[in-house]
Amino acid sequence: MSLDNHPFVTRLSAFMKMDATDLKCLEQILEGERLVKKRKDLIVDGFKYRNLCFVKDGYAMRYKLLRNGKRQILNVILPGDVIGFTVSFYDRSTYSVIALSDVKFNVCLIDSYVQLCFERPQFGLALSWLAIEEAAIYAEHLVDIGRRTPVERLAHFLLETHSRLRAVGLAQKTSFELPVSQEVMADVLGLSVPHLNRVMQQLRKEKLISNRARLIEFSDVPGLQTLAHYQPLILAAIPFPTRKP
Amino acid sequence: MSLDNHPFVTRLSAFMKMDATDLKCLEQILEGERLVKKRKDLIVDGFKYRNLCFVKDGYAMRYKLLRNGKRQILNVILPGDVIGFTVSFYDRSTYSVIALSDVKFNVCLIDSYVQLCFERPQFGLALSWLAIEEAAIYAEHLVDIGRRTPVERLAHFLLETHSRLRAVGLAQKTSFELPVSQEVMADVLGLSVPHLNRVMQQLRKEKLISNRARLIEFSDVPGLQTLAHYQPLILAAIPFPTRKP
DNA sequence: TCAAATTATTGATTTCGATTAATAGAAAAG
DNA sequence: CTTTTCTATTAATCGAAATCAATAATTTGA
Repeated sequence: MSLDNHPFVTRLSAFMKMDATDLKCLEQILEGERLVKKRKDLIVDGFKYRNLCFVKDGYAMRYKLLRNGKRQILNVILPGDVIGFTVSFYDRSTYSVIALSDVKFNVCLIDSYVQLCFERPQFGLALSWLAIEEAAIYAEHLVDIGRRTPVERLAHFLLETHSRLRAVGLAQKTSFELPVSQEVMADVLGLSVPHLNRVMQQLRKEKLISNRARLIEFSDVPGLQTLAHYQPLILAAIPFPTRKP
Repeated sequence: MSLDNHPFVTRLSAFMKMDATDLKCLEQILEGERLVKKRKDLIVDGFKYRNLCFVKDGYAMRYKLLRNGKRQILNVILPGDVIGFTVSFYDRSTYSVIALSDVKFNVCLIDSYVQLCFERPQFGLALSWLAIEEAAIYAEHLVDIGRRTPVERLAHFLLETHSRLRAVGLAQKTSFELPVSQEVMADVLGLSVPHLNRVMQQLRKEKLISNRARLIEFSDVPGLQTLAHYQPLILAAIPFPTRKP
């Protein structure tokens, strides 16, 4: 199996230089490509999982369903994302993951990955980085839902999604294909669907975005960023020691 | 400098066995103890930091202030927690950290820690675990604020805080000293102070908790857990390869 | 030990966004 | 191609929690 053009590699390269050996080692622990169809589960709340899924193509979401029927979407999963590391470190999953479109991904056992970390410690740091980025995104999301107004939230979500898609080459400079329905966005942002719809109209009316169908075009990026209190995440240079033989 | 009885070691031991050499290596990269007084900043939004702080004693919080004067508290930092790994991987901090009481901690440079990961790869996995746990806590917090009712939120916060304190030996079986004021709790849970106060009274009225001053006593743990949809996080056993010479 | 500051509690009013419901439009499936 | 199912949009009502405003209780520290 080959990792050429895999969005995960694109994404990870921003964090660390990967040489041919790194790539080969990673390839060796990966199984062939798997496919999960739209609306099928990848992970079910309460069950055990012990592998990492490197998303190659398609969209999914992490969510949690409460007894009262409400759900909170934790985040939208895009190509280049990794599913399963949280679950793998705990006994059971505390949330579910469902495919929003057909999703292609490569799987490896967590045990193999841990083994790899001992052979090539940079992969341990890579995993840390993935988890840290996830935590950072959750933290912003928390601020969104807790204290930002609905318009601010939506603006923030659009900017962040654009930036994440951009990191794997799936967005243009000021436009992108929105990977989700308004129902999903509402549950990401903790709003009702009708209200989300109104807020969307508000952004259009204020000439900050325009959209036909799911193509979003930013008409005023600085305006949007100010409204959303958006601070892009910029990676620091981590000083990797010189490689051992 | 010695790590005996350091709550971080207590906490990390639940994730991985640490032998004498592990401890010694960690001690070697740590500076002596530092102290930050109550209400002083540990990290300021927008600035650079390149070290890890292992909290030995005292409480702090991560928070973000918005232009409109509102703040969202991301989480409360307890003894045994590590501050600064998110910041260290990014160019600048996207949130602030302030001491809620006098805080004692040990510092090491992120560069030294990265170096350590290359010598002893288990420390890379330990960092992954810290970040994964932080992400998992944020995820639950997100569900709290997004979709749980105020009573459920408060119940969840109390259970989680108790469990975290318990992990470092700072709580009794069904009671603990609440490390924060109602104002802080309100900003953790995205509520107003008066409303939080009412919700607190509701928990007392329903005989789920009792409290004098800041001593919380759980009167009905199963009841609280059900109300909060609380699922404790249980660590999986990670299969560390046999140690190299 | 007492004044100042912080924290907790209570009440009255108002507002934002949920809820419910209905319709229009688009996309998928047979 | 057409039926069915999703998705987006609009409107009217209602309720939960914010806001504003005081006051009581507790800590802190001078």
